[in-house]
Amino acid sequence: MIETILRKKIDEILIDLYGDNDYSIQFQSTRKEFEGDITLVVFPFTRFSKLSPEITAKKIGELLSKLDLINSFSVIKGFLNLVISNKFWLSEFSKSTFEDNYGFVDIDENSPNYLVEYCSPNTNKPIHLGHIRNNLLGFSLANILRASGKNVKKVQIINDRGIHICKSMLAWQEFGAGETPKSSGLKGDHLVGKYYVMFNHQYKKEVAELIEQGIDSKLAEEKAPILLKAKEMLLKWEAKDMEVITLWKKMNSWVYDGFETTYKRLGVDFDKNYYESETYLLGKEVVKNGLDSGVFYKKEDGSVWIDLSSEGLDEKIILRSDGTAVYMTQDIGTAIKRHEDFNFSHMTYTVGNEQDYHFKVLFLILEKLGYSWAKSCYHLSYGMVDLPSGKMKSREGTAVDADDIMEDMYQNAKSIAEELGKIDISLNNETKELYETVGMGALKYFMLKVDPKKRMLFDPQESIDFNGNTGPFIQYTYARIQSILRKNNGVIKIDEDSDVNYKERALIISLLEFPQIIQEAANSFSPALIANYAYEIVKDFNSYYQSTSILGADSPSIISFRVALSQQVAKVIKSSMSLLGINVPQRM
RNA sequence: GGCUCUGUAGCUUAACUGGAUAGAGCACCUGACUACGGAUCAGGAGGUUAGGGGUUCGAAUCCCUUCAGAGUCACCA
Repeated sequence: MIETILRKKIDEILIDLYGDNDYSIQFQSTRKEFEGDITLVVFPFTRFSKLSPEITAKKIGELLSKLDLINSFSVIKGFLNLVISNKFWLSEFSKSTFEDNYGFVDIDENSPNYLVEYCSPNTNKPIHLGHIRNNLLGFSLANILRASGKNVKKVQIINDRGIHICKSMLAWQEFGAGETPKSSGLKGDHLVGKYYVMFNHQYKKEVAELIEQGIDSKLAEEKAPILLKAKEMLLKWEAKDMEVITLWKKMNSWVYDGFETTYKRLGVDFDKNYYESETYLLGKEVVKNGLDSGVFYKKEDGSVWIDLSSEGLDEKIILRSDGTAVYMTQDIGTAIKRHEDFNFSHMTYTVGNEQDYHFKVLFLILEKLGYSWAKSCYHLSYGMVDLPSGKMKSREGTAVDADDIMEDMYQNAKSIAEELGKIDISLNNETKELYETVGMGALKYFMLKVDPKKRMLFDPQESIDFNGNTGPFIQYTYARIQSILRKNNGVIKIDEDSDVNYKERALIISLLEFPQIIQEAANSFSPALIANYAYEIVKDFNSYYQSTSILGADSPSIISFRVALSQQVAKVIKSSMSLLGINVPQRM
């Protein structure tokens, strides 16, 4: 690539001029308002040259311009703007972008193993809006890591046990009258979620009644009959009571069926599922070892703790006084199990930022226990998804359901297309698929273009808007290029001496950046970089398209070049979108 | 209260990790269609990067401080 070539050359020049030093050579793409393709930042060298930035830059520029690939240079303050020859760009363009899987690094058995955890739902309620962000981030990150040359496995941990699961089970038992997904026509996870909400209504009612009888509110919250029953059920579950286990299995299977449907529509999948019911005991043994080695300590009541105050954190419980596992115990066990299973060199947890503290502690504990790979665990933390209507609470059943959101997006895509009279008659029965592609594209792009760290606002009304920095805008550009390619009947080939205008140069340069963008996105665990890259190149292409006739160009060789350029732009759009888990339509 | 994260145009956001005059989109205003697909393009207006101080050739970015919002500090997960 151009940067590596230049870097080497500039290093030689600097050593020649100012002696052997470790120079920090930094490039940036030249700003639009100046002439040039790539810019060298000269300020860092002035402490060696003892000259003004301008003079230093000029000196380096003069030496560099002896190279064939440099056409000319200009100096503005401490910035050395270099104009690269057309020939170089064209040859790079025709050489690399036509490769299969352009920008993607091949994987073999020596590629490092990366594990990505995402989603990790509870089995007492459906997947909601927050999970959508989680799923999209995790799935997309896995794609990006794979494209950057890592051997990636996708996993989730399913929280299938605990008091919250018993709550929906109990409510179903009490009020369900044998209702099933089949008999009710409800999706399994929705059915179970309904009873979870029902439990909380009943619980609140009972608490209110107790308070009315003159019982202290705190006590009432503890003594509500239905809660006591749920606790009893949990004990039975842990004692492997047949009846409870059977019910548990039955209701979980409903939920899994429901999840499967949702995952499918979202377009995500997993290589391996871990179940909390299977892993929650795993950490206990580790705790024993940790006690022996003095990492943990035991309190008088028998509970086990770790003291992290020297790290600026608190004391944290590892095991309850009754010997049962807590969240942390289970996560320690799961992490170790995963390392045994996959021998990963890196593991990413895609989990909301309300658990920042938990993961800080988890990684620290693993490190203290002597697991060297703890250092390569990473918490991909993301902010909450807000709605214009306010906060969602799943206990009260006000959570925005993932299935509903997806259906809304489909309907939005449909109504917009109909409104615009955009229904292509040739599509016929493919229109449904198209609405799905566009609706899901809008949703996914909207969620992934934002920096994960940031809390975001998802406005379903606003997402109807298909203008601007959106998925459909990108999809439209892709479809339009496909139309050109269908109409073109000439051969696609590139003459390296042909003339290119500045918009074409810009597109070629952007295309050549693609492999590097993938690496950057992988290194910073950020799908947003891919999204923004795709948008930039689409914007540039639309501007080019508007100003330049492609199929109507003067000569066959120019047509050929322009079609080739369009084709490669389309290819990179498609690749970028696929990294985000978004499909692109041939027509729309 | 301790710790962590966030704060950029009315709104949604970007900034190559310390680089040039802080880029875009929506909304608003002005233009461009007998079209290689107008779900487009060209342009205008809109900013004390929450406030203040510091570090240096140079700060949205690093440090200190104040303010605002969120999260967390559970024998819940």
